[in-house]
Amino acid sequence: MPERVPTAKRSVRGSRSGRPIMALLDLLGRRWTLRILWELRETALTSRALRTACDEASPTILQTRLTELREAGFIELTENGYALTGLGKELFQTFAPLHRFAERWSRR
Amino acid sequence: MPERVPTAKRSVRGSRSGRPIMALLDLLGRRWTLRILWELRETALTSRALRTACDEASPTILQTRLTELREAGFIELTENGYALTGLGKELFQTFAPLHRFAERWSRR
DNA sequence: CTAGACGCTACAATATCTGTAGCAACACGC
DNA sequence: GCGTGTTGCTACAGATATTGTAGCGTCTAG
Repeated sequence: MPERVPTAKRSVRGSRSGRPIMALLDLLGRRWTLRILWELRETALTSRALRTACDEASPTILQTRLTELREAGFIELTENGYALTGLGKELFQTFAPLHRFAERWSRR
Repeated sequence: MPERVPTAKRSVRGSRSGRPIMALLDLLGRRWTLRILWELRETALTSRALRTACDEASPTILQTRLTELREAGFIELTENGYALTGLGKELFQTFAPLHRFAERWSRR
């Protein structure tokens, strides 16, 4: 597992600045991360359901992302499957407007 | 160049749904994409300056991302270098609150 | 014409991701 | 007990994406 999990405090792959925003952009910029947060936006999903929701993404990478997101404190494993934490919900809300933007984008 | 550029209308790598939000999440979830938009948030940058701003990211991938972002209509090449288009500015604003969130995240 | 910066590309080495298969643990009805 | 199904998660080889270094052709300024 050569990939480092970004933390708000530690410096990060592709950024020696250690600024929290860079750590966050790095984490969110990894494949499937945004998608996972998106799919969990309103309901908890089991790892298998999440896999289905994400167009059958490979379980290997999904698992990697889930671990990263857990360590970042954005999701947690509950009895109903994976769910956004309070922090995760906050994060989602900061880019929820993306949905409306995407619709406008598609009409340009 | 085996990588497909997501479009709002066409289906996308990792998503056969063709929903605009998926195309957008796919594009934004590629390495350096978020970072590039972030670095261009307030000022245009030449490709070399952008490279420096992005911790010396490889010119190959930077160029690939710049092309994708141009085709998506989020940035353009002006006489001052690369700059966000109107659409790009809109996009940036939808996740600008991320900055404040990252600060809070770092204090948890 | 030299020197520098520009946008951009080639290419091999490396890191990351995919796809398929399968594990151990637990719950269910029987 | 036994089989059947689900859970979260892992192994591993092959495909893809990214890195790092070098350098192209063009333009502008000295």
